[in-house]
Amino acid sequence: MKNLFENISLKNKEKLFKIFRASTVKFTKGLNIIDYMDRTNSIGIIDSGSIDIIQTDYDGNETLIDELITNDIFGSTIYSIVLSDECSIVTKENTIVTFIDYREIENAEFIKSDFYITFVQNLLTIIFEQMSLKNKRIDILTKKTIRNKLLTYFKQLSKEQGSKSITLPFSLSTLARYISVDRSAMIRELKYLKEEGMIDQKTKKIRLYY
Amino acid sequence: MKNLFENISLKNKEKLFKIFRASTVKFTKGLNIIDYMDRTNSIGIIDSGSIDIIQTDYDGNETLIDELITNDIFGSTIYSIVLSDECSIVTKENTIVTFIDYREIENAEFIKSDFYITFVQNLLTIIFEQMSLKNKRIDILTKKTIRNKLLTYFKQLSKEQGSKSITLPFSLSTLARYISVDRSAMIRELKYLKEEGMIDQKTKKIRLYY
DNA sequence: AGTAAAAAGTTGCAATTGCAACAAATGATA
DNA sequence: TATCATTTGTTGCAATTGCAACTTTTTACT
Repeated sequence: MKNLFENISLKNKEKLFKIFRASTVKFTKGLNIIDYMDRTNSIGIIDSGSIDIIQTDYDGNETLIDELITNDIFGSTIYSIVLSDECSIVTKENTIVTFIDYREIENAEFIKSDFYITFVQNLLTIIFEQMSLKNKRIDILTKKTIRNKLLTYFKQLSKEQGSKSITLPFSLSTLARYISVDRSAMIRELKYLKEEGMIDQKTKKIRLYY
Repeated sequence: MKNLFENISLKNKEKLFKIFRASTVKFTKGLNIIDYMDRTNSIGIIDSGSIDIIQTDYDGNETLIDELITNDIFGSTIYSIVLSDECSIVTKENTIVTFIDYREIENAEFIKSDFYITFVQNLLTIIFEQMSLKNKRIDILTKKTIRNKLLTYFKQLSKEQGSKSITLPFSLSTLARYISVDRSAMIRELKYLKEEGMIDQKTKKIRLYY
């Protein structure tokens, strides 16, 4: 995963910070950082730590919209409508975030300097990666049964990890939230898949037989 | 919706076409254009027309992964795993697509010319918009009932159109595919919502009472 | 205007799922 | 190592959903 300031010297990084009115903020665990953000024009880059984007609807149901980790970016430009009042951005551990003012990306003054161009290209690369992640998740979410959601996810992981023996990058509970199904129903479905000999599974270790 | 070549003269557009080894291709309706693409390094921009990205899994089920219209961009960089063998990219009408070679984005030769910078900024803007669209769809897909999926979608539209009276941008059949539920079950749920006085609906015209 | 194709709408029924309420196992921490 | 918290796993049951097989309505085209 590329870093936003890859191939940029510390000196030029500082210049970019000035251009984009950037600030780096440390948050403790369990904070809703939405109040710290300029809702309209800033994007945040996670330097370290992790964040949940959670939506709470009228009947109090909480939906995990996104889980972000180091180098992920977020912000109203990207989440637009989603990042509305009912939304909270909660740190899952101590987390460091850099905020930049997106409007300055069209700032004319530094536009031809090497470090600026490198920066924009880094940003582009990161966004492409993010897009790819979103598409993979949509690929899963559009499947109509828990079984097909799981199989689709396992196939993705298998391709990424280059093996039929895969390791989940997070807990089963988190997986259930990621594919947006009831956790107990998901574990039941895993049981069926095991019984049918489609997979072997013990907590995070899964072997595919199909 | 911003155009990829916004604020770029025809002359410079031609230069960009050379840099990115771009080609503009006209497709007739109902074609699977995946064979026309360099799968690894090109991205396509729809100049006019529309496209479905459809995945067919082992049991022959077709899933609508994405529906693209004018100015949308697509490509393996963005869809990665999704754009695999089981995937087809089908034109829904006569469609014109411009393909560019993504690798050339790091081409050093023209990197400091104004039109190149404008181009990269335009690309960035378009990708941000696409990201926003993806996030909105994920927001819907993560809801667990058809009812909540519909209400979430209506809320998004209402915000966009700035009114409680909204017009669907596509048919109910397409909506069902977009929110990835069975069409008849969706129409049944619409009926319930009408009976409970939550909405008025007649084909594409919907009024929200909540 | 006539016809073919697409979209909208209906309904019964079986399968899938979410929910609730547990128990057991694992992990973290003082 | 005792204790608390988190995660995993189980099951019954009601609610939701998908599927199939229709009819009716709307739209597109010659």
